[in-house]
Amino acid sequence: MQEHEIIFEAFLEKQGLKYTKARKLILEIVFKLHEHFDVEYLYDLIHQVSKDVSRATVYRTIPLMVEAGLIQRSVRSESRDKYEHIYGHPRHSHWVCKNCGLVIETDIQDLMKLVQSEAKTQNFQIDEVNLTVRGICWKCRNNANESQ
Amino acid sequence: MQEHEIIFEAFLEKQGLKYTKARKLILEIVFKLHEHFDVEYLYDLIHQVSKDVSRATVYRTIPLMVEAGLIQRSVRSESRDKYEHIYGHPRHSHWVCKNCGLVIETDIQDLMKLVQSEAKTQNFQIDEVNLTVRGICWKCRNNANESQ
DNA sequence: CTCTTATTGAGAATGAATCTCATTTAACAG
DNA sequence: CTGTTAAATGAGATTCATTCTCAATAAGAG
Ligand SMILES: [Mn+2]
Ligand SMILES: [Mn+2]
Ligand SMILES: [Zn+2]
Ligand SMILES: [Zn+2]
Repeated sequence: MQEHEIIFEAFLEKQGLKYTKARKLILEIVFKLHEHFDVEYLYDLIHQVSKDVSRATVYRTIPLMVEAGLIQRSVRSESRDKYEHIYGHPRHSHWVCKNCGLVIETDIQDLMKLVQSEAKTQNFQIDEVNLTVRGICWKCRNNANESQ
Repeated sequence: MQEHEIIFEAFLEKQGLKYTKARKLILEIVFKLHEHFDVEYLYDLIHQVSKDVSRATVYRTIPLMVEAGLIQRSVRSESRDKYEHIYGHPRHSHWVCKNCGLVIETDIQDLMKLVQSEAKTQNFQIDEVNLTVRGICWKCRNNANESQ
């Protein structure tokens, strides 16, 4: 049994919830992914494996995985919420290109120090840190320059 | 004529768009506000002053003000997008309490230095920086402790 | 004024996310 | 096993913020 399964099962147990077939499968597929994903994309993947899991159950399972600390809401794009692993993945920032949609990720070790010291002075319990920068990536900047 | 009007009018001009009655009124009401606002809230305020501005026009004017650098999308809450001034307001982070909904804002001077140096190495043009921290505020933490 | 193009209001359409409810399943005690 | 109880589920309806359509109007240049 993999780490994330142990964590999820323990979480469910503690909440008096059941580690069902559907939840097992959803978790499994989520942890095979290594990109940002939205619910529709996830549902399609799951549906390829089993027709027995409904969209509603996928939607219902996501907040459970979030609460369990396994995934988090990431960049929202094309009007859909997107998610990504946090368990086993270093915290990072997102740099979104408004022009081509590219998403770059960078480490936020240094940032976290600032955030944590601020949290201390405010006595704020941090659950989730989200740094998103929007603008134009180097490629699109170059293209823009060339075409002048 | 106020700064933000000058900026908006110049922006529209440059885009070949017109500084109409409706846009004037929307801008005016937006800059009387000094809180985070969503479209519905803004529309209600506008509607009190004039019945002649439709919801559609409010929705259409917001991205124009964003593009003009006057406002930006802020924290999303209760499923609605929220906005806030950026013109004349220092950049700041948002600390959202998951329990009571409180939003605290803090300065991000130090953070911006990090972000800007990262942008330099990536050759990324920054349009918008969003730092949001979610968790539990000091008040809710105290309440939780007391009730044990 | 006349023309051209942008703008507008009203309401329809879209679509992600949530909800409802009848049915099924998990878990557990006997 | 069997019966009991509460949680979970699928299918589809519903919600509701946002976007779109389109006919009518306004702005602005000449
Ligand atoms: Mn990421
Ligand atoms: Mn703010
Ligand atoms: Zn790009
Ligand atoms: Zn709070």
